[in-house]
Amino acid sequence: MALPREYPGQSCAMARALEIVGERWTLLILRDAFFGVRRFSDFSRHLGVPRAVLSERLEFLVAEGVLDRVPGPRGRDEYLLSDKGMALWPVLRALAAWGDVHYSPAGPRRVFTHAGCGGTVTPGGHCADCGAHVPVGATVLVPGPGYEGPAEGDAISAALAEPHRLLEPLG
Amino acid sequence: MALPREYPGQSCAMARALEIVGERWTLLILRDAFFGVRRFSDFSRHLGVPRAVLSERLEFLVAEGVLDRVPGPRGRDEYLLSDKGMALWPVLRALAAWGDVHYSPAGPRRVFTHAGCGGTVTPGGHCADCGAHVPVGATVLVPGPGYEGPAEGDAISAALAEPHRLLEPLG
DNA sequence: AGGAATGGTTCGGTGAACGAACTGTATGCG
DNA sequence: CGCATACAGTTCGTTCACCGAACCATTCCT
Repeated sequence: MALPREYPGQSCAMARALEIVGERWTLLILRDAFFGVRRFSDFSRHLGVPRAVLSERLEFLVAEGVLDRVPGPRGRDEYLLSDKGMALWPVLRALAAWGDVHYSPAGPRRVFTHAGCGGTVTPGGHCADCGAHVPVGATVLVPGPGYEGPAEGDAISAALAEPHRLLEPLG
Repeated sequence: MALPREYPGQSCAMARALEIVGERWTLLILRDAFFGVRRFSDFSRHLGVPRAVLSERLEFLVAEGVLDRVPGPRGRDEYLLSDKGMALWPVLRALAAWGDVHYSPAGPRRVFTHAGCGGTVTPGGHCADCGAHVPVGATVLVPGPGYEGPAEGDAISAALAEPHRLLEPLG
């Protein structure tokens, strides 16, 4: 594979990680996977990514063991985060925190809260109320002060307007 | 700007962050900036990025306030991380941690340690020895068990083989 | 059986990345 | 001073990945 996603000459772990998840759309696909999106056309509709690109990214992430492709209801396969994929949650949480601080003047659009006590999750992944570390499965996504209603009219965006526990399927 | 870096229809803070730092090479440029690289040709030599791309990325990051362009010795400008840029450190640290766990079978090539006490910095940014939060300026990069010597023969790679405090200039 | 939804693949056009060459300025050296 | 080298980019032709629209096969619903 010539040089589409690779960073030749970089022996750093960061470069290796970016070769896996650094391509355009990949981290947004994984974000949606954390939010509970599992099916091809749900990714497609919610992200607006060209279907050929989505197909290639999903296949690559499955090959790398970041996603698992498992049979779902009615014979339809679903794409689920593996343990390796879930381990990327701190990356996405840190990225969201940075974006919120620097590009959300009206406050965060979405806030992560601790399912146990309802406290806000800090950028470092701890509960601001009880201090405990909040694993991704105990994280609840709720609309924040900067939330402005679904930009798109699709069912995925509508479902994300409601409080929702990460990793659980939407709808 | 049509659609090179943008993710249309995505109102999420993560998508906004990726529009700034999600393009190819950008996070590696910032990684080098954390490691102490400051000058155009040092970035160019160490990364192997096409010079036109490097020029465009640096200009964009300065325009976004992630880097500051300041006059350096002998009339040469230098690119330094702003506070906004330094706030991206948790993202890169999380990415490096993920890459180390999943793509460094011989152990991490580089380890982050706490300048105060020498303890290892956890993926969450705390010192494993004293428990304190380790700010980026108090982080020291040392070669880890998986280190294999500089892949490239340039002076930057050689300088990174020695323990080195982040943000301080190399050499 | 007919129509819609799903999960893709195929294809032509466009824009970004690539690598090599080139420009202009500044510094170092004999 | 004259020359070589380093630096900080810019320019340019080629290649490649992304884009959007159209197409196809299978399954589900009525």
